[in-house]
Amino acid sequence: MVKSTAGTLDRTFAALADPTRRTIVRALTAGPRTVGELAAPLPMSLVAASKHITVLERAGLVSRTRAGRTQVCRLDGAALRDASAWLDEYRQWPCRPSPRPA
Amino acid sequence: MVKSTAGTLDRTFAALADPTRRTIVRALTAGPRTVGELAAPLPMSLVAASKHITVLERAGLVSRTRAGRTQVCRLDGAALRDASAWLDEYRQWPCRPSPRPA
DNA sequence: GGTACTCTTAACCATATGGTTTAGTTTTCC
DNA sequence: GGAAAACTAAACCATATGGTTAAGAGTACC
Repeated sequence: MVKSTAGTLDRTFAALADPTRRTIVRALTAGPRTVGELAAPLPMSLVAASKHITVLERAGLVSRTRAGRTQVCRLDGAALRDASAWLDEYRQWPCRPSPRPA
Repeated sequence: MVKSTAGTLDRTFAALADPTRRTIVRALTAGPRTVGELAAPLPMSLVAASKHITVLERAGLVSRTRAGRTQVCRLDGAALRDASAWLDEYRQWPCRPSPRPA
């Protein structure tokens, strides 16, 4: 089960490694947004924002669907939970901070 | 508090985006290991493995200390917990899977 | 002191990333 | 049908990433 998400974890963590993309993810927790709405507050061109969304989409974090002449983005929590599950194995970790401290 | 870890989150997620580095992190949960021990099972040169460890170190995930002529690596759970905490805000997210499903 | 061991640094290469501007595509509206 | 809106695609550029080999530095051992 962990194995099946190996390549996906690569893309998920890589997607989350950029602050712009984390901002987009956070914005989408408030509900679906168009590409333009997501791009507006970002300090870059619409083209750059669209490419960030593509990265999030390929990581399975976001899905895009047409709505008239706009493109609506929605957050998909599954990949986020996979990444969270991987990290969870380390949350309770440093029960043994260091074998021999000095 | 989240702000202070912004640049750190970049490096943490970027570090975890590589399967080799996740393998190293996992190996270190069993206890401290030398660079050579970590590199041995990896399908790459020692130099490449060392560079991966440097990435983990700059992300604050791993610390390195000399022990004779070897270099011992230890896992540091703090950065992992920061990343986990960020993701945690999204674990309980899709309470609202989609405003209008169709 | 010299040799071998462990690891890092330096130089290099191919590909990916993150941004740009320009051009095209699709849909809406008059 | 023509113009504007909302994007996407293409081409380009600078820098980062992930690997290599070759060389250097620090430590241990005889």
